[in-house]
Amino acid sequence: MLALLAEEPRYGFDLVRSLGALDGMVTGEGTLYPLLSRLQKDGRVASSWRDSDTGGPPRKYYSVTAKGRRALGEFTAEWSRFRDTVDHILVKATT
Amino acid sequence: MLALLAEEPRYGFDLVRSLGALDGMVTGEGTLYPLLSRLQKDGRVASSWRDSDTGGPPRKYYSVTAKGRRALGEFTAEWSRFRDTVDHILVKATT
DNA sequence: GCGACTACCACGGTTCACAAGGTACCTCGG
DNA sequence: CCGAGGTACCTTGTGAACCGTGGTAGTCGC
Repeated sequence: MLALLAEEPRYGFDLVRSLGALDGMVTGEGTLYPLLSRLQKDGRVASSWRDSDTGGPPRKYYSVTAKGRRALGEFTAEWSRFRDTVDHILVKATT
Repeated sequence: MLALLAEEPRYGFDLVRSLGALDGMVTGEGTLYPLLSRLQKDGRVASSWRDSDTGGPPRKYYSVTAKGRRALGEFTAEWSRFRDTVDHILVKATT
């Protein structure tokens, strides 16, 4: 989530569609909107309303805060270690 | 879990210690024992009691069933795709 | 007998994913 | 003008899972 928003600010409905196109990712508005709310409550993202440029209701754009960027950095390091551990176990299992 | 047991049959307490030594893995008996129970209930692992060779109470050894091996294969494929997706998003985020 | 270690398991709180349902804005065809 | 359909937000309820805590019981050494 933070990584997607770090590329560029996005609004919720757009994220739902983007994630739906990806593999094995969180899907559904019922998962995503609460997640965004939690991130904002914890100060990792900020939001601002912007009118739609294609008609339709206004959009709530989320962007990553400094704290969010820090959290993303920590997660990236943790993910890297976790990924290697899992890979290692799986390789050994199929040997 | 299945990957660890696929290497060789193990008992619960041993798995707790092994996972504790690994990075970012599930820790604690309160997590592991229910997990093993679920796996057995779903037929992915089988268990058998064996007396300890170093003294102490008997041990419940778990081993992977054919169904478990199939599940492990499916997970490995899914994990591979998931891992690549996450890696890709994280790399783009830091660019 | 008793403390320390090994080994199993159950219980309960909290958190979360997800499906389903709800509100509201806009556009377009008839 | 009005209703259908797309866009976009959010809430609620259910079920599942993690994990801390505590409980039971076996063996060994002193």
